[in-house]
Amino acid sequence: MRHWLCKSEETCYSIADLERDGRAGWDSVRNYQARNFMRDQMKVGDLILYYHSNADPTGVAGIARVSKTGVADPTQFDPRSEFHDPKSTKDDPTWIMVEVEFVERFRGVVTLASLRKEPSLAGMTVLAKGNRLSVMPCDPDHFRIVRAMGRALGKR
DNA sequence: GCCAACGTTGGC
DNA sequence: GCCAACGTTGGC
Repeated sequence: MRHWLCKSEETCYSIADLERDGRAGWDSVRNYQARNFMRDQMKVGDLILYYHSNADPTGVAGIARVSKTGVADPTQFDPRSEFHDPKSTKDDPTWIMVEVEFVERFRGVVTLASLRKEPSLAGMTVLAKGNRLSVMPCDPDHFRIVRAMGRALGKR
């Protein structure tokens, strides 16, 4: 089983939204590297650190799990969507996503600052300078450390 | 709002 | 294939 870190803008779709909905398509990703991770490497059951970007504070807010793979992102076919891709066809869709399900929500947020302060997380992909990927692999040890930090904040 | 860093586009 | 210009991400 692989581990991942996925970013979502908190105001766009937060861990609280996922908790409410139970599951959601990880749609609107328009970066080939992120798409390739979802399309080629994610498996049902993989665990995801749910990261809030553009948030106050920014950081890991909970855990999700891959519940379905190989789903065509519906926004690519919607002419009214800002993520509409007129070059993509239903027979051969460009943007393949996964569906994720809610696992747990931390009482607070494991902030980016606290991730940077933790020596055992040195080398974590999300901390790399200039990293703008919204979907990236996460070392299993790093995953467990961050989850423990989150749970130490108390559980809802 | 600023800006660093990176991805994409398109001219050549 | 190179690279400049532009757009986007995302922290601050």
